[in-house]
Amino acid sequence: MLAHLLKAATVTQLNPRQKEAVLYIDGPCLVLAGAGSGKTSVITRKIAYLIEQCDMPARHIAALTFTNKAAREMKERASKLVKGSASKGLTVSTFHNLGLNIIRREHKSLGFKPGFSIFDSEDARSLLKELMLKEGDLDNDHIDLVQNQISNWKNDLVNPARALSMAQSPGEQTIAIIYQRYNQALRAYNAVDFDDLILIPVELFQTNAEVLARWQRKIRYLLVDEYQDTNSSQYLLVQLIVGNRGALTVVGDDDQSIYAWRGARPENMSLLKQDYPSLRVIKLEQNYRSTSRILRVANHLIANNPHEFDKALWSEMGLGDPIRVIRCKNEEAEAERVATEIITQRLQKQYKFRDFAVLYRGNHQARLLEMKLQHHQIPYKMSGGSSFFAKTEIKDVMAYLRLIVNPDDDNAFLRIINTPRRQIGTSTLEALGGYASEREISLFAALDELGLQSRIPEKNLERLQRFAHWVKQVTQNSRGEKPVDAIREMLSDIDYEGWLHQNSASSKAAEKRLENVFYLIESLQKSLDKTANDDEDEESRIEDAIAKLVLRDLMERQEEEDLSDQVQLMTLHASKGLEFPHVFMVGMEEDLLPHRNSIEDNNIEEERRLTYVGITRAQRTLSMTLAGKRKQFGEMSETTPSRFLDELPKEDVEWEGFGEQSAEKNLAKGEETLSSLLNLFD
DNA sequence: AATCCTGGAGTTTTT
DNA sequence: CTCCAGGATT
Repeated sequence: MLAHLLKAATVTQLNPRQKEAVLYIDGPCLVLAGAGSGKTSVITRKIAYLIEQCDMPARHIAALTFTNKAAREMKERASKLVKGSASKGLTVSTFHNLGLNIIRREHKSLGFKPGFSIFDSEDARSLLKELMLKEGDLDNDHIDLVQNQISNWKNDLVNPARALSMAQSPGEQTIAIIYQRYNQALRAYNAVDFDDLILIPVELFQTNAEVLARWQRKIRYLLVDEYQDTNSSQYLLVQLIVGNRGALTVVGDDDQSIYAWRGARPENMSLLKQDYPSLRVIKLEQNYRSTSRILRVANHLIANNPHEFDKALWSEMGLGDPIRVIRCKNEEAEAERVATEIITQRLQKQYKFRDFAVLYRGNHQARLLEMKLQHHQIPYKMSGGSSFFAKTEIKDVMAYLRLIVNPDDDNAFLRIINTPRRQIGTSTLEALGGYASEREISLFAALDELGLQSRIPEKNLERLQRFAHWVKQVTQNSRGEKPVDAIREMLSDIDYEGWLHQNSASSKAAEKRLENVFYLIESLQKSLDKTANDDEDEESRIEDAIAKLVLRDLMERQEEEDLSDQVQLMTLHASKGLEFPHVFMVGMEEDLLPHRNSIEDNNIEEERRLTYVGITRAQRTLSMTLAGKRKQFGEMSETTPSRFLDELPKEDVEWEGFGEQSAEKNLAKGEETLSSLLNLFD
């Protein structure tokens, strides 16, 4: 009886398709979840269903997402759905976090010392730079290219040896050799990069059946969110964990795949059908977000892309207003128009500022918008921008933390050896570096060696060794009862506060930076408190907490800003997954959307999906704007309206600024294409 | 170490 | 044009 009631509670408020997706557990399941179709509900309900109706303990269920934010939200929603503490032990994490856990647990057999570092892209870049400079055969400009290539190889499970054997040109050969050196260097530093967090577990599972079996026993049901964004190694990780059990539900939307440029393989969706012939495909087409008009426009646009799975969104939210396409004189008029639209609509219709979002293709487009919004005193919030972890003070403190848990982390060592100043110059460091690489040990380890005496003047050596001694002391303290206190003490030892004051533009700026540091330390404390109860291996708690900091996990953003009433400004990419009552899409022009580079690379389909994502963010109204003339690279030039405007259903669109008569004619006949209209009037 | 100069590019970004 | 990185200059 109780079970029956619970079942009812789990499955109510779901539509038939959603219900089917939740209840189907007899085999692999692909949920094609259109925008706004309640995909998170399906995942969280399914988790609840598995726990409560299928008696599957929460600790045997894992759900994977791409961002920490998504993981946090999903975990919260799932635990609310599940009665009592039954959701305890549930894994909801990012791919990278799961990978980190696997490497941590298996670090011995993988040959890593505990406390291994995670190199972020900047660390990786500076390492590559060093390697390439030593090599001498590649020029500095190629660093990005090399970094990208290595990342692509890692995402495609190509190891250095294979990269070398597959190289088509001397250039590729050189990169493959650098790739090999790079991996060796990471090993020497007891470090992994972001891509390794997926790749290493995959390689481990492929070569060690026993370990794989252990993890398969741990994870008995796997759910994957935003499946269209997985890359090859991520999909392989999923396949390995699932094995032949078919205990897999993936949720995704091929029409919202906008990250192919960073390795996502949307074809993983159709691949799934081949790899799991018994795959059940369930489409969620009812949308709970937008008006029919908006969905009609979105469907019509995306129909221009080839489709493996057909899908058409519909909703019961009413027809709604037509989509407006507004052509302005120039980019300034465009930004001005957006600002005045927001002001008048807010006054006339009692909307809040927060009901509006302005979406654009590239960050630079935000500049003018910001100016105009400021001018009209419209409060706005720009998401994106420089991240917390890019700030120098945070990078500095992180480097200290990393060196404490991993003394072999040369990158961290070099970052802080003279921050604050310790009067250790480049020549000293070069001598140390030379010695360390001869002996194939880390810089920090080299400091213990007597052989240094002949290489480095006594005074400088003394300074280095004083530093080393101090670091060891701090390390020891951090293993004590109160690791975070040890960290605080460390910062006061080096008078980091004084250093910040010395190196900030104003004392106000210094305060702000100090606040950031405190926030970081607080997060560390929180994380340690949280894991204190969990029965994890105790020794590695501080290491784990620091590793998670690098992955930006455990940074619980304060919600205060979200409550305030501000217009939302963001890129189309950043808008994925969000929704707003009233959306403006600006810069609907050829070369901007679709972007020029995408036109050149013949990548129109992804740009169309990006447009689709933008359209489907809108709940009530959608306005698109474009500038007739735009300043680019210094000079004003005529623009061409985006081809995507031609692909909108004419009966759902109101045109403005394309010439009065033509607008009427167009509305009446609904036949002419936009470009033919423009030809008439230009 | 701080500042100036020059040249080249000019999308999207999370972990 | 405008912003960066990197190198050269002070």
